Amino acid sequence: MTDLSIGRLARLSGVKVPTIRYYESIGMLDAPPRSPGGQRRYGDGHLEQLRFIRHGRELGFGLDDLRALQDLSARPDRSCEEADGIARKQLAEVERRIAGLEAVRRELERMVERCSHGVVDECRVIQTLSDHHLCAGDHAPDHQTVPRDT
Amino acid sequence: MTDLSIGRLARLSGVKVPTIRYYESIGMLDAPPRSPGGQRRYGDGHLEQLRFIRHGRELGFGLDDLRALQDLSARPDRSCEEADGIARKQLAEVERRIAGLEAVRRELERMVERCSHGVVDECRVIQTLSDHHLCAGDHAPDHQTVPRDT
DNA sequence: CTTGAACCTCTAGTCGCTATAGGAATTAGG
DNA sequence: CCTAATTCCTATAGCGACTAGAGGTTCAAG
Repeated sequence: MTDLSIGRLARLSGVKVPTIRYYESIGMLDAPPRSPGGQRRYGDGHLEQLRFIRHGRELGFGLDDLRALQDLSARPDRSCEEADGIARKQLAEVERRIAGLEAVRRELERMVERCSHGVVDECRVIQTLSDHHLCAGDHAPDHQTVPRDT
Repeated sequence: MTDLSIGRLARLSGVKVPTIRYYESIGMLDAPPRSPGGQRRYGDGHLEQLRFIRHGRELGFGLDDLRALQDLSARPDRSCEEADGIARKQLAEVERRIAGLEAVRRELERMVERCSHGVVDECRVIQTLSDHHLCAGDHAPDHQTVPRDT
């Protein structure tokens, strides 16, 4: 019971103070006991829990998946099939996003390379946006949010 | 003046009806004239404008950047330096995100490969999330939203 | 005991949409 | 011409995962 304040927990975990409170509010992080004055007092378990969440977020897992993984890690005798499935799903998703972004990168490179550095009227950047036929291949990315890199 | 309904415009542009209205509401798309009954009637210019936006979104540009690029394309005699800069910034951003995702992919692969398919207690997936030291390298992605691929 | 940093709750905003409710207009078929 | 099906309208709220701000309270160092 190291009795950490929220600020110390934030520093130790790499998760910002408002985010910790947010996690508690949505039931991702166990609510800690409070000091006589009503301030949160965390123990080592909370720190572990928060590092788990943070690491998972860095790997792009959604909070729902992380909740499921948390629940699983609390039942160490169960088969890890489900955990494995969640991780594989995430890997597939990441691969999908990389592929989409690679296509986008190629297209942006083409645009930028061919820019004549003249006037807008002849600018490949603008032209390409206006006319999709100037594009080489397909590109149409995806949709997800992952944490900051502060 | 092809006098398109919003639904036809949606089909032709690949942008959903509510999204078109949303774009109008935030000033991304010019407000069209209305039918006697109050329904939107679009012309070819709107279709072009919408395709420009859609294409830009597919390439990951934010709406603010696209607004700037739209403004530039309306001034064809200006230098395309600014447009070029926006595109380069976007390219850099995309490259940054790919690099982050590659790191994440490697880590997820490691996790999944080493899963013993036994019980949770011995599961690499859960273990790795709990303990960052089991990770190979750095990973800590980014932050952005790109359209769906419906 | 004072001061200033850190804490508290609550609300609202971010981005780019998407969904729903409750109606009004349009269009195709008979 | 009439009806029914479809499309359209506005307005509001919700998504994920936070972030920012206001206005007030508690804690810890000196």
